[in-house]
Amino acid sequence: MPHAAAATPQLLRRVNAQAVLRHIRGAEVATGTELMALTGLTRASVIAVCEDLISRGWIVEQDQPTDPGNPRKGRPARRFAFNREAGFVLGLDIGAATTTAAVADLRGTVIGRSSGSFRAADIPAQERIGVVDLACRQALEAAGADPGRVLAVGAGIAAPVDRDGNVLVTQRFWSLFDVGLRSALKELHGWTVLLENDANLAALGERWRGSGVGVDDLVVLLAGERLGAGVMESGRLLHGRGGAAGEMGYLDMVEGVGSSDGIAALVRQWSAAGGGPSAGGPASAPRVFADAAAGDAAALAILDRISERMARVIASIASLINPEQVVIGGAVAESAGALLPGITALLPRFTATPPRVTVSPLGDAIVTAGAVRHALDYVEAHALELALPAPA
Amino acid sequence: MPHAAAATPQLLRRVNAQAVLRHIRGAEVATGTELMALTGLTRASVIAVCEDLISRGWIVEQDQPTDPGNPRKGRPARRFAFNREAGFVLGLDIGAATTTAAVADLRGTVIGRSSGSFRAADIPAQERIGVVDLACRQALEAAGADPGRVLAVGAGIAAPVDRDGNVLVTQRFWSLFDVGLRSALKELHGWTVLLENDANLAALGERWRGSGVGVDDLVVLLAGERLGAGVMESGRLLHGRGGAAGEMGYLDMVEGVGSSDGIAALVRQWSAAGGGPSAGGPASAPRVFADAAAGDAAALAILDRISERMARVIASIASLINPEQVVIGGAVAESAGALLPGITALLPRFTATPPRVTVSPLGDAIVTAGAVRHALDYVEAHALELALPAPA
DNA sequence: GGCAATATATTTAGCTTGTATCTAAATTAC
DNA sequence: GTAATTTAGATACAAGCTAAATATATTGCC
Repeated sequence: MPHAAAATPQLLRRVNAQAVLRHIRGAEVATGTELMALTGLTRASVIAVCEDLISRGWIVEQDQPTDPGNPRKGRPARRFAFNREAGFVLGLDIGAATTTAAVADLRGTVIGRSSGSFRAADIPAQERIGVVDLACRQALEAAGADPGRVLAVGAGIAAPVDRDGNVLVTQRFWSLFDVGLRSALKELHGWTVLLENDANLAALGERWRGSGVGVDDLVVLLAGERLGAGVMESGRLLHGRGGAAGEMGYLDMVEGVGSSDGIAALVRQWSAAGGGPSAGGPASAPRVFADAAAGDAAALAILDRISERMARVIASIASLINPEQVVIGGAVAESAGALLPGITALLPRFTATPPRVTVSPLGDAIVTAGAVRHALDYVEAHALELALPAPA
Repeated sequence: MPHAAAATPQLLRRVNAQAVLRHIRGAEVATGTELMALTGLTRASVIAVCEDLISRGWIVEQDQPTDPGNPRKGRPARRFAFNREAGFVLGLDIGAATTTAAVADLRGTVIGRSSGSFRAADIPAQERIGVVDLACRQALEAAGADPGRVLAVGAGIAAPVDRDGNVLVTQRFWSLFDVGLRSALKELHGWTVLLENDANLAALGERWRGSGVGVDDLVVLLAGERLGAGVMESGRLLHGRGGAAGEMGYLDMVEGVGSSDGIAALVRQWSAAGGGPSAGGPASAPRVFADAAAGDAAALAILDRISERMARVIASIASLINPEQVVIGGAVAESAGALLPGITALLPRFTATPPRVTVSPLGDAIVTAGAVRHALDYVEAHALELALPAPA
C-alpha cells in the first residue's frame, strides 16, 4: 500500500454523481424530486450534480412534454435523461475461425453488427488483427457511429484470461494475439480493450439479457467443441489465480469419461458407428437430435449419454459453487432444449443442491452480448474519469 | 433501492478514519507523519482523525519511549497505538460432538480457550446452547475478559450457511440450533453471533495464520468423516445461492467412487478386510499411516487409493475454480503430509492448472482460528458504528 | 548554557460539498 | 384573476479537507 488515496471532498461528488447517473441511466427520464427521494440528497445537491453531469455530456435536459392529457400541478420539473449517445461500446466475439463485432449505444442497444472469417488457423497475428479491425469498422459504419466515440471494447476469446485482462501465458497462440490486439486497437483508434474469457462473457450476457436475469449465482456452460463455464457468484465473475476458472476441458479425466471435448466426441462416435437415418453426412449435434426425434434408437441412446454427462458436470459444479441456475449455451444450445427434462431428472441423484437448468435464448449473440455488457460495466464504473469526445 | 444513503461530508471522516485505523492496527505504533504518507491526508486531518479515534476508544496515545540509544532529531512525534484491548472477540467451533470457544483480543491473539462435549447427539437445543455458552464463559474467564466487552462472535458449524448467516433450511437439526444459538447468545450477553460454515472458516484461518497466508485464491479441504471445502476467490469466501458451495459430500457420486465419506470409508474398508500389522483396533487414519510406514502392502495400497482420490477431488476444484493453493486440513491433516508427494505427482494428469497443495499447520485450531478472524473482520468493518463499552 | 537545525504540532484562512430554510417562479384548478 | 401546488434558486451555515504560516520540543554543536 504505497498511497491509499485520501478521501477528499471531491469524493463525495463522485459518489453522488455515480448514484444519480446510475438511476438516470435506468429510468426513461428523471426529475429532481425523484432523484432526491432516491439518493437522499437535497434538491440543491441533486441539481448541482445534474448540472455537473450535463456539462460532462452524460445526461441531457429534455424539453417539457406537450401535455399528453395528464396535467401535473405545480411548476414543471426539469427533466433529465441519460444521453445514450454520449458514446458507444464495441463487443467482440473472437473465435478460432470467425469473429463478430457488435456496436451498442450506452443503454446497450445493439445498432450495428458485422462478422469476418480468418483465412486459416495459422495466419500471422497481424492478419488476424486486420480481420478483427475490419469487422469493428464495418459494424461502426453500419451503426453510423464515429470510431472516435467508442468508449470501451469488450472482447471475448476462447482462452483463460485473468482478472487484469492478461491471457494465460501457457497458451502461446492466444498470448501473442492478446498483446497484438490490445496494443493494435489502442494505436489504431485509441480504444481501451477489455479482454475476457468467452464463457465468462456468456455469463455476463445471460445475466443481462438471457435466461438468468437477476440471478446472482449463475453458471453458464458454453458447450460446443470445447466446454467452458462462466461462473458468477454473488454477482461477480470468478477468475481464479490465472483466469482458468471454468476451464473444464480436463474435467472429463476426473470423471473418467475420456476424451476432452465431451458432447462433440460423443456425436462423432455415434457418427463413426454408422449414425442414424441421416447417416453419411458430417457428424453434427442437430443430426443426432433429428434422428432421435424420428425415433432412432442409437440416437436416443446417445442423447441419454449426453444427458447423463451434462448432469454429472452440472452436479459437480453444484457441489462446489451451489449456483441458483445453470444455463446451457453455445453451439449445442439450440438443440439442448430436448435434453433439459432428462438432465433435470438426473440431477438430484448427483447433488444435494440441484440448480435450475435452462437453455440460453441468446444463440450466436451470447458472447457479443456479454462483451457489450462487459464494456458497459467498464464505462459505467469509470464514467466520471472518461472524457467524452464531442459528438460529430 | 429505497434510499441509497447519500454521501455526506461525514462519509469522508468515516473513510479516512477506517484507513487510519487499519494502518494503526497493523503497525506496532504509528506517528502522524507515517499516517500522512500512508493515507495522503495532511497532518491536520490525520491528527483530527486520531483524536476522534482516541475519543472513541479505538486507539491510545503512548508516552514517549525512554530513548533507547537511538536519538531522533526534532520535536518528538505523538505515538498512536491500536488499543488491542478495546474489546474482545469469540471464535467458536461447534461440532457434532464437541464445541470449542476461543477468546482473542482485537489483534487476534488468543488469550483464552475452553471446550465442552455434548452428552449425546440428540439432546435438546436448549442443552446444546448451554454447553456452548458454558465454553464461552469459561474461555472468557480464563482470559480475564469481561463478557460485556465481547464485540462479536464468529461461529463455525458443519452445515451450509448462506451469506446472511442463515442455515440452509433443508437441514432441520442445524436450522433449529441456529435460531436458538443466535438469539440465545444475543439475549444472554448481547453478543452479535456470525454463523459460518466450518470449512469456510477454516479457509479464513488458513489464509490468516496457516499455510495460505496472502493467497487470494485459496481452497481449504476440511477432511475427516465429512468432506467440506472452503473456497476463497480473489480474497472473498464463496457461498453460492444457499451457502452450500463446497459441500462436496455428493461429489463422490459424480466421480463414481461410491460412499460419501471418502477417506474414512476407505480406512474402514481396509480395517474390515483385516488391516495391517496393527489389525484388531478400531479403524483409524493414523493406523493406516503407521502400517504403511512399516511397509505393509495393504496399507500402502490404501494410501495410493486415497492419494488418487484426493488428487481427483483437487483436480476437479482446480478446473472449476483455479485456485493458487489447496490446503488439506481437518482430522486427516496430521497424517496427510505423507500423501503430498503422491497427490502432487498425480495432479497434472487430471488438470491443466494444478494448484500448490499443502497441509494445514493449524491442527485442531483451524476452525476457531477462522472463527476469530471472521469476528475480527466484522469488528473491523463496523468499527466506527460499534460503541465500545467502557473498560472494566 | 545558548543557538541553529530539525521534525512535529497547532492555528488560521479558504475550498468543496453538503444541509436547511426562505423566497421566487411556473403551472393547474376554481 | 387568484389560490394552491410543485419545483427552482438563493442565502446562510456546517463538516471536512488543504495549504501556509506559526509555535513547540528535541538534538547537536559551539
